[in-house]
Amino acid sequence: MARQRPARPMRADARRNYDKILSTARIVFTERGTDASLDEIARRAGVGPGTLYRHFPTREALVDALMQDWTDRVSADADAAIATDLPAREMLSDWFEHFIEHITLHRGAASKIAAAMDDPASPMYRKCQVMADANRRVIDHLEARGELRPSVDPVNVMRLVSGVATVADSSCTDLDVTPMLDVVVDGIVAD
Amino acid sequence: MARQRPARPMRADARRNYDKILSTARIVFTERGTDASLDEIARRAGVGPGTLYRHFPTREALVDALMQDWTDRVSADADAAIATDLPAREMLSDWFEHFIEHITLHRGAASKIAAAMDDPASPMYRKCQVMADANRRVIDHLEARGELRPSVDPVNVMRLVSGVATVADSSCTDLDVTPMLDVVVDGIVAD
DNA sequence: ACCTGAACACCGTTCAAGT
DNA sequence: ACCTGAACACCGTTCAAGT
Repeated sequence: MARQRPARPMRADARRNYDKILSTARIVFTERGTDASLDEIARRAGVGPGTLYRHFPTREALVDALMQDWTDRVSADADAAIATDLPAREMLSDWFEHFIEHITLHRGAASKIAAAMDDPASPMYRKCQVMADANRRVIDHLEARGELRPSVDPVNVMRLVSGVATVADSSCTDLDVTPMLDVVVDGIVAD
Repeated sequence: MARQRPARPMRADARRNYDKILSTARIVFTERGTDASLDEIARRAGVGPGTLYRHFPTREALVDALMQDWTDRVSADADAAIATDLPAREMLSDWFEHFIEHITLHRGAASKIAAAMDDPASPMYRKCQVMADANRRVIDHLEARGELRPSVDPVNVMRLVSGVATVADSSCTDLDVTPMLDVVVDGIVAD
C-alpha cells in the first residue's frame, strides 16, 4: 500500500490562507452549494484567485478537503449502526439515512461523490473508498447474520443509495428519502 | 385540463432556424452532453446567439424540445412491456432498462430529468409526467395482478430508477445498471 | 416578426512581478 | 516558497440596429 507522505509543514502565511479558504468555502458551499463561484470564495477569504488555485487546483480538491470531517463521521456512524444489533431492516435504514444526511450536507456534493466513487483519478476517490468500506462493514455484518439475500454486492448498494441521495439533493422540493430507502432495504434483506 | 394552444405558424426563416438549432443541438449534446456550450450550438447552427436564446430561453427548454421523441418512445416501451405479459421481475427489468437507455441518451440528461420530475416550474415537467404515467401503467398492471408488495408508490419507483440512471450517467466508467436494478426489482415484487 | 452581432458581466485559469 | 492581481479565454444574456 502507498504510504501517506509526511506532508512538509506549510509556511505560516500559507497555512493561514489555506485554513481561511477552507472555512470560507464551507460557508459559501452551504449558502450556494458546491457549484458556487470559486472567485467568490477567494474574494470573501481575502486572497487572490491564484492563491486558491495554488492550494486547490480543482473544485473537487476543495470539496475533498471539506469532506475530511464527514468521512470520519460516516465511518463512526457505520460502526455505531452495527453496534446497535438491531434487526437488519432497522439497521440498514438508520445507516442509509445517516449516510445520505452527510453527503447531502452541501448541495451538489452527492452527485460529485457518486461520480468519484468509480473514478480513481478523482481527488475524492480515497475518501469515497473510506465510505464504501464503512458500508461494506454494515453489509458484511448482516450477511454474516444470514439476514441478507444471496449475492448482495456492497458496492452496488453504495451506488444505489448514492443515487437516492443525488435525487433528493437535486430536487427543489425537500424530498423524503424514506420511501425510496424502504424499497432498497426490501431489495436487500432476505425474505 | 389546460388545452394546448394552437401554436401560430412560424415565419419560414424562423422555422428553418428553429429546426437547424434543434438538429445541431442533438449532435453537440451527443458529443459533449447536455452541459455543452450553447454558444457552440449557435455557431455550428449558423445563427446568432440571440436567435438561439429567442427560441430557447433556457437550456432546459432546449433539452425539453429534444425530449419530444423519447417521451413517445418511452410511453410505447411501457405499453410494449405490459403487452408481453411476462412475470413481474422480467417485465420490470425490461421496462427499467429501456427507460434508462432513453434518458441517458445524452450525458447529463438523466439528472436534469430527475430534478424536473418534482419541479412544476421546469419546462421539462410535462414530459416528465408523461414518463411517470408510463411507469405508473406498468406498476398498476402488476399491482392488479397482485405481484407487488403492498404500498408500492409508482412515483418513488420512478425517482429511484432515475437515481440509478443518474449514477450510471455520471460515472466515467461504463457502469452496468443491471445489479442495481435487480435490487430495486427485488424491493418491489412480492415475496 | 425575426435576425444579427456587438456589448456586458461573470467565471475559471494562468502567470509575471513582487515579497 | 508563497502571494497578488492583471490578463486571457470562454460563456450566458441582453439589446440596439437592421431586414
